[in-house]
Amino acid sequence: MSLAKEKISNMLAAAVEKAQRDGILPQVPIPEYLIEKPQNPLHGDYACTLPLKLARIAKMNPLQIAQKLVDMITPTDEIESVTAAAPGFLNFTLRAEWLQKRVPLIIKGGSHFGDTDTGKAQKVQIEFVSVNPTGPMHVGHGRGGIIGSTLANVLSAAGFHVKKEYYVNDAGNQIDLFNKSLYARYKQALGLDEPMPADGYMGEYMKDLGKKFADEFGDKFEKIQLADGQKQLGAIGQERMITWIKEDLAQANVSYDNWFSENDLYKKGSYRKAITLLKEQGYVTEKEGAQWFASTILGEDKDNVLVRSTGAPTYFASDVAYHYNKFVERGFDRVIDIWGADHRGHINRKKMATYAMGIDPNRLQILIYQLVTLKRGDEVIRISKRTGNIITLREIIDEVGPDAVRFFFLQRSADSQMEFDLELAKKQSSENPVFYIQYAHARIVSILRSAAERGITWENGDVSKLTDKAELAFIRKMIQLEEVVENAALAMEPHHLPHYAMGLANSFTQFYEHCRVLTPDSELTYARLKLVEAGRIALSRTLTLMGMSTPEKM
RNA sequence: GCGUCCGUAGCUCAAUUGGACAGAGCAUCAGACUUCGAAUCUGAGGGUUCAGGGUUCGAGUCCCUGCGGGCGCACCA
Repeated sequence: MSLAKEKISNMLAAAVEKAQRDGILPQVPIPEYLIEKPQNPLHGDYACTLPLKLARIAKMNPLQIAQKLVDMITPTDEIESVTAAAPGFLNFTLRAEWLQKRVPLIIKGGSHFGDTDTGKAQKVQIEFVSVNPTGPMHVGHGRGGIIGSTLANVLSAAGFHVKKEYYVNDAGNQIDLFNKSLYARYKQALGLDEPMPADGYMGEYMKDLGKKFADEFGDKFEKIQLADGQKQLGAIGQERMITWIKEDLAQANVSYDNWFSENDLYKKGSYRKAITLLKEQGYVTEKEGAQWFASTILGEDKDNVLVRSTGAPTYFASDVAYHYNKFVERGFDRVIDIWGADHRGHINRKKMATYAMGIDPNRLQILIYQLVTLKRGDEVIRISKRTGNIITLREIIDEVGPDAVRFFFLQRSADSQMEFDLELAKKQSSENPVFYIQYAHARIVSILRSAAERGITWENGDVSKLTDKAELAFIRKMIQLEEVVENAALAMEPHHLPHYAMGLANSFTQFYEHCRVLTPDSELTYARLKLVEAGRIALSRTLTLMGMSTPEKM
C-alpha cells in the first residue's frame, strides 16, 4: 500500500476508535472499508465510504457520521484537508508540500520506483504459454505470453519472488503424432512414399522441416528401423520447434527462468510419487482397465482418467505430477497457471487433485484468458495447427512491432474475448496509443538532453517551486504507480498498466503544454528539470513493466 | 441440454471489485505550430451500460429470467 493511503487508513482507524471511545459513535463492529481514488478530482485524492457503510449498523445519518469523523481527524504532513461530502463520503486531499517531496524520492527509486512489499517475498511460480513443441506459435498463444510475462513483472515489482516457467510437453500422444508426421514428410522429401498419419500435422512448416532434414541428414533416419527413425528424427524436430518457439517469444519480449520437461517427471520420479500419493489418499479407482482420479468423491460431476487401459498416462496425470513437483518438490508458496479459455473446464479437477494431494487448493491460482478471434476485415480466420491454417505470432510482430502487439493485448482484460483484426492492427499501428506514450518518453529525454547540452545541472533544484496545477497533477499521477502495481498484482490484472500509462503520458503532456521547462528563470528551470527526470523514471518503469521499449528518439 | 466467460459511444475497449456526473483511444466535425519534439494540443457531437424483474442509502458491477455471442462438457492435449 502506498504511503499516503496507509497514513489515511491509520488516521481514519484512529478517528473511529476515538469516536467510539468518546461515545460519539456507538460501540458497533466496524465494517471493512477501503481507501479509494475517486474518479472525479474534485473529490480529492482519496475517498472513503465508511460512513455510508456504518450508517445502518450505527443507526445514524451517514453524512453526520462523516462530519463527526472529520472533526476527529487532525491534518498531518501528508493530508491538507479532510471533508465530508453527501451522502456520506470522506474526501482527503494531499498537501502540495508533501507531493513536491515525492519528486526526489521518485528519482532515488530509479528503476525500482513503483515497487511495493506486498508480496512479502512469497515464492510464486508462474507458468504460461506452454504450447506443445509441435508447431509455431499463433497469435492467440501470444496473448497468454504477454499477459503472463507482464503479470510476472508486476508480481516481482510487488515484492513476490517470481519464477517464470514454460512446461514443455515432450511426451505423450501429440508428440508421437508429431514424430510420425515429420518422418513422413522427411521420407517424402527423399522421394519415397510414406503416408501421413491420420490426424497428423498437416501444416506447410512440416513439409519445410522434412525437406530441411532430408537435405541435412540424407537417408540416415530412413535406413534404420522405422520406430527408431521416427523417434530420433522427432527428437531433433522437437528441439528445432522449441528453438523456434523461444525465438518467437523472445521477439515478443517474453522470457523464462526455466523450461521444464514433461519427460523429467517420469525420469525423476515425480510422476510415480504423485500417483502413489493420490492412491494412498484413496482417490484412485480402477474401472474398465483404466485408473481414474475419483474426483466425484470431491463433488466433481465425473471422474478423470489418469492411466489409460493401455498403461499410458494421460496428460492430466502428468499435469498432476507437475503440480506435485511445483508444490511439494520445489516448495512454491503459490502457483499461477495461465490458460486459454479452452481449458476452463479443467480448473475444478486440477484444484481437486491439488486438494487430494494434501495441498491447499487456494495456493493454486488459474488465470483464464479468452481466446483471440482472428479476422482479416470481415472474414474470420479459423485457426488449426493440424491443418496448418495459422497466423503466427511472428507474422504479427513483423507487421506491427513488438511494442504495439504487447500493448494491444495488454489493454484488454483477460476475460474479454477480443478480436484481432489484422487489417486494423496494421492500420492502427501508426495511430496507436503506444506511440503517444513512447513519444512522451522520447520528449522527456529530449528535454533533458537539451538541458545537458546547455550545461544545466539541476540536481539541487528546489521542488517547492513546483506549484502549478499541472505540475502537481503530474506528481499525483506518478505516485499512483505503486497503487497500480499492487492492485494489478493482487487482482492478477495486468491490463491496468496500459490505462495507467496513458494517463501518465497524458499528464506529462499537459504539464509540457502548460509549463515551459527551460526558461530564463534558472531556479524554476532546475525544479522543473527535476520533475521531468522523475517523469522519465515513472514512464520508463511503466513501459518496462509492460515489456515495452523506452525509446529516446522516435 | 449442462457448465463457464462475455454483452458498455459508430468501432476497439476501461470503469479503483457495490460508490459521487459511466470514461479513454480510433473515427467524425471545428480550431491551434517562428518555442524544450505538432507522432502534439484545445473544443464539439456521440449512451435506455442487451432486455425485464429483484436486492439497498446507492447497481454497468450482486441475484433471478430471457435474448445474443465465445469456450468447454474424450481412455486428446
